[in-house]
Amino acid sequence: MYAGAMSTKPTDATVRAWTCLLRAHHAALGRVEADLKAADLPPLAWYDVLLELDRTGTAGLRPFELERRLLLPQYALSRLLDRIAAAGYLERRPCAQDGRGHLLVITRSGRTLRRRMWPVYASAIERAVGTRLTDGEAAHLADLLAKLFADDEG
Amino acid sequence: MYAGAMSTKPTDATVRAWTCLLRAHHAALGRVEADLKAADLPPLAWYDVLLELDRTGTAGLRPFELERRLLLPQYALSRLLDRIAAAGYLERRPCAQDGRGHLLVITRSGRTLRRRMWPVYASAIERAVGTRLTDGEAAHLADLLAKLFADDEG
DNA sequence: TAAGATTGAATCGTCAATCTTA
DNA sequence: TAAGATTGACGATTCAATCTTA
Repeated sequence: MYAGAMSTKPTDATVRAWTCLLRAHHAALGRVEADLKAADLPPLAWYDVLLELDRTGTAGLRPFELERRLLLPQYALSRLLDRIAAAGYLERRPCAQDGRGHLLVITRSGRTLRRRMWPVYASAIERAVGTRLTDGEAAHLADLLAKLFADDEG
Repeated sequence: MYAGAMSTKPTDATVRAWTCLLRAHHAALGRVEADLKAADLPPLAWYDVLLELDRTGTAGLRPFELERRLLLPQYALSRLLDRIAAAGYLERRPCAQDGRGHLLVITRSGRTLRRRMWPVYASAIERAVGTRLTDGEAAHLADLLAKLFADDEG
């Protein structure tokens, strides 16, 4: 007997919450990515990387630290960093404390890009979420959604 | 002045709902796909296709009808159908009414696969959502999420 | 001319294997 | 031996172009 067989069947409300989660995510993410693309900006994942590196500043960040913050597997992050670095928005520097790793540092043009992305991203979030919910509903939604990832440390 | 600039900035509650939506989707979908893979079953998208075809039965379904139900672009669906057909779970038949199109019909082994997937999928949904929310919370969550895709007909 | 559907080329994601240093 | 990180090979997704019939 394997673990999956031990749980009971989901209720109708549970299944409805699941399907609505898929559809809401599809709709909201689709709108946000479309707004970024319409403004000739790179996808969301680039913003997430640049934001973390911008916060860290010149000290730089190790890939494994970024990996934990962004919930990406190591190889996916490695390929994403390749593309962002090739576009000139970050640099990989050798790490003095640990010869295995590198330090990722945002470039000047990376900081510029991030600042250029934020207003487009912000108004996309507003269009996809803010205009559809009251503030109270948004807060309540966030609390309910948080229960679905509460035990994923981070 | 482009359209995006006309909306106001999102509130903190809106941004929190957005980030929780991304994280909850990542966590829940990851668990469900992992459970399917652990049981040596194909990904969720195959289930969605087989379910629609199983419901339609021997009459078959046109790709463009499936496309609307599954929220997939035409080319993505075409490639997905290639893979499912290559695995023997559906057949493409010429369409008498419209020579441009085909009718998709589920095979016997496709029906068997769908029935085999459901209990694994169901207990995965229960694990990812049902065990984390009361029934009332799940119903409320579904209602709030539905507001995010309310105007996407379908 | 437009709708239904597919395809070539390029991009992106994933798995397993690898490399280097701790 | 294990951790940090990358890479080759392969599979999946995307875009634009194409093909066929309405």
